[in-house]
Amino acid sequence: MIKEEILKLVKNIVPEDIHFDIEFQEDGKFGHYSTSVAFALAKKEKKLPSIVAKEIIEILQKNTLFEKIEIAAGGFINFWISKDVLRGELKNILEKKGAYGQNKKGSGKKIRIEYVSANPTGPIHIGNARGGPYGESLARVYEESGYEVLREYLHNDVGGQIDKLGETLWYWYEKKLGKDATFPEGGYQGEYLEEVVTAALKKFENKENITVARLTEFGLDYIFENNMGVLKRMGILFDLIRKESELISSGKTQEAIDITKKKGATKENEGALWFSPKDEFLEDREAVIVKSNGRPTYFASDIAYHKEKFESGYDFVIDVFGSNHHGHVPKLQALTKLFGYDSEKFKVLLYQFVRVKRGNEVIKMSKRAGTYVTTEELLDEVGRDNVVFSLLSSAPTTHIDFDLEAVKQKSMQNPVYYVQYAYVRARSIGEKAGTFVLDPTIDLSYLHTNEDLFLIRKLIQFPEIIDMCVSDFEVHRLTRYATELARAFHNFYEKEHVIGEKEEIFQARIFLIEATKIVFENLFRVIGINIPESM
RNA sequence: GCGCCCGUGGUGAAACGGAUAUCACGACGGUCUUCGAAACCGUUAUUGGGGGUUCGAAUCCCUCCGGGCGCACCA
Repeated sequence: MIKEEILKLVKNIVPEDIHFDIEFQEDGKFGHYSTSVAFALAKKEKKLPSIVAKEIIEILQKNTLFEKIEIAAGGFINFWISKDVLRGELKNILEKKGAYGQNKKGSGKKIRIEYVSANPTGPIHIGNARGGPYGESLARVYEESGYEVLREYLHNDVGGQIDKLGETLWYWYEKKLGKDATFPEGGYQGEYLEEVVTAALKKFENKENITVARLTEFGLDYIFENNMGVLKRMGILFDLIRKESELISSGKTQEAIDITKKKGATKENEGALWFSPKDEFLEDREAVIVKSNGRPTYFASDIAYHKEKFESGYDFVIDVFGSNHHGHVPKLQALTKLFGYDSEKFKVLLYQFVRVKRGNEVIKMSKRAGTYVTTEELLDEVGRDNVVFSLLSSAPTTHIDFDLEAVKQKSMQNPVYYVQYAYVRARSIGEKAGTFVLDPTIDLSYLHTNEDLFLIRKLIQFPEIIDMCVSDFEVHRLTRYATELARAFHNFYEKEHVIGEKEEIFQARIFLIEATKIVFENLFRVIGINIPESM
């Protein structure tokens, strides 16, 4: 990674407490990379930034990594990388192939990431679907960095919501048998649960002998399997499904309650047991863990679950939740204290719910009211790549308004096609070129035009992007980068030729084409979209 | 009422406190007798208002306005 090399070189010069970064420059006029380190250092040393920059440059100038270093705008340091270094990196891509972009920073470390964890009372809707591609690409990015990743999902299969699910299913069941039935208060609206009952009736032989419990169990499994199927369509597979019912039946929930109590983090009030830790995470916000009727709440199981996460020997624990859970976050953070886990190593990442519109009308995403747009519907309508790429295109804190009609209409203009088309174009050149041998000792100095060199610069940025995602979880950078890389390639394609050029240029360019294909393939894999052969 | 998040071209978004705010869509005007025109090249903004901190603010602080989401013996 060139960026990292520059960073190291500069770090050797400036004091440790100076914080700075090396920035990739899209537009070459401020160099290939730049830094504003001189401003920070100048402040500390009470000198002029331009003087400080000059001192830094004098030390770096001899380094063969650079072709040129300049001071600009009173203190920015702009680096131009030697062309041979850039070309050398290109060879690196061909050498590493599928492993290009990976690094070993997380080698030997383990991380567990929980995401989606949708309630099993209905299909996954677009509102919470965002957590899928987000959590998944985060997992992939960590894998690229050498971490061992556990993808986990909490199946909330007990509690009041499940009772309501059962009641609603029972209503449909009785109705289908021709009995008089009234829709349960607070039951789940919509036709979906009727479909579940239809499926249940197909399965059960003795239709008269069905109990609420059996129906509920069937419904839970049915909905869960369907949801897993939808996630799988988006390329998401979990390593661990933790069922809340198992946490309870194994005694882990009770054990967690006992320990919490013993540690003095509870209090009793009106017959219920409350979580009430005394630390900076929680001022006056408390939560019930055992109801006055003796039943543990969801939070009791969540304590057990997080205890398990914290004590499992993992180096990092990440939860990806919808922002509607943000009130829950301080309580979870308090658990790190309780179980002696480094709070720096536990991160709750929140994403804003996707709001859906039909024209000007906002569709409220409610399972209870049955008013939601399912992820499956969207996948059917516009396809996986489109859905994944779109959901991953904006920062998780952005409030996305999804206009369903517009999305359907615009699906063919989604940037994902722009990106995939670039890859297909590269591929097609490779195919047209027929058989050729890639010689690793090839002379790449024939790659010298602006388009050649910019494409190389963009390609070798890939490992840097991966590295950045790991450090700040901003995986939407990946789709952004994909669009930029595609543009670099399309520009190259318009202005330069491969086939028909004289042999030396052809050899060098076909090398560049192969490198482009490799980076796109690796990138698509990390984003979680298809690697198309043609379009 | 209290807390969390957001406000950037006509639209949807991007931008570790950095330089002339970046893309896509839409609109208008150009580019195919050579590797796929699903592409390329032009034109289209004083980052919701007002203060402050800083050499430098879309970004940090205060305040106002507008929007989303939480504040249960639900999960």
